Amino acid sequence: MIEQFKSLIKDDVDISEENFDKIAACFKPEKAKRNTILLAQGEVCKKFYYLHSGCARTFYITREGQEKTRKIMFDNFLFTALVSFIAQEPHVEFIDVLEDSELLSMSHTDFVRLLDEIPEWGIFYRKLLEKTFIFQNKKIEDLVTLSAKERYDKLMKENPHYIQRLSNRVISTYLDISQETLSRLKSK
Amino acid sequence: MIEQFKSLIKDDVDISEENFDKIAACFKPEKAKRNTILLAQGEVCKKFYYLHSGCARTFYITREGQEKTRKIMFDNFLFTALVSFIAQEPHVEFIDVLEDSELLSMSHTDFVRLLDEIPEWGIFYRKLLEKTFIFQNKKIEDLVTLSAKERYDKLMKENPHYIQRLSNRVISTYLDISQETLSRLKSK
DNA sequence: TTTCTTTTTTGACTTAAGTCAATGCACAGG
DNA sequence: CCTGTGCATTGACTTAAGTCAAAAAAGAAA
Repeated sequence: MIEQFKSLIKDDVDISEENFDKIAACFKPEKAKRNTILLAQGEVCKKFYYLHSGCARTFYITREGQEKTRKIMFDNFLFTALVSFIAQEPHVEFIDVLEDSELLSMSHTDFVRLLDEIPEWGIFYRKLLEKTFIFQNKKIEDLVTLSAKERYDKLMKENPHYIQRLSNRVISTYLDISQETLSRLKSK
Repeated sequence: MIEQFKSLIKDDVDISEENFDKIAACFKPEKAKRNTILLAQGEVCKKFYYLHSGCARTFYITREGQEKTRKIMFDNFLFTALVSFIAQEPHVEFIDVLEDSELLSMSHTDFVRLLDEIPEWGIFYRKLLEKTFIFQNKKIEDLVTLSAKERYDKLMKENPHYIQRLSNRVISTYLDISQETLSRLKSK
């Protein structure tokens, strides 16, 4: 598990074994069952996660009670509820687990301490933020330029595993399409 | 001009005069007239800008020929066409100037050199990325949860200067509302 | 297995917002 | 001071996608 995590880090930054070990030491293993909530709306997100295997997502619920999924994470991925994590304040976002998952988690305290102590960790985080920005930018572009059908087709083409592994309902909240419309689109 | 820029930096990081001067030395003054294009679609963005006074925006044009404004910048603000700037590859985004403006600009080469040489610059950039993330997150939330009217009202309430300083047309591309619909909303 | 809950599908209807088109307005450049 | 190009408004019509409701199917639990 830690080996896979190491290569994720080393893809982005050049880091000594010693410093990597310091980072790894801050992560504690966690298991979470399908449908568990890791972070509820209004709580402060105090953890930074590495998802080793399984599947999780961040989402929020609108005033009208609709779920909107911001991001879906699969195996070998780093994530947190970033808005709340950055400010250490409550935010609207939930995190829940969609498949039985194995995780590593680091406390916010350790996270900021590592930023001070290990420059490579800061660089790694910076690159992660850059990637996240690019991802979000694409998401906005898609919302604004594509029709519901086009968004679905694009997901189907670029990330078919989303459609294989997730329920229709979760996909519809991710693409910002109603469940009924998605169901109709699929049969076209 | 440089003083105002300095306080923008110092709000986020603790930095020595010496190091600040190294950063400031990389910025070259530039003037740009209203309606100038700083970066055209498909070009690589090689500059990181400080907008001292005036107004600029980043936007792109869809296949159907519609303008979509990603971000509007006013006085005392740092910006670039981030997707292209990060990867140093062409991207769909334009930058144009909406009011006669005074800018400082730094080359991408200097930008990455400063990241290596001055850790505070890295920290500053990281915090900028965090803020950008939060901004984008709000933008997605608004697109997905609010009606056209609600988005307009929110802008009116939270950033009335947008409405005062910008044309109807630019605001409509920013809020992702057609010009006609925006015109109708205003008279309600 | 049977039962219960959660998804998915299908149908009928509504609606927010877009498109197309025409007119009026305003200000930037000669 | 004109005058044209782009900007704003208004009207008539269209449409993509949502809502509500009910039935069918699929998982989960017992």
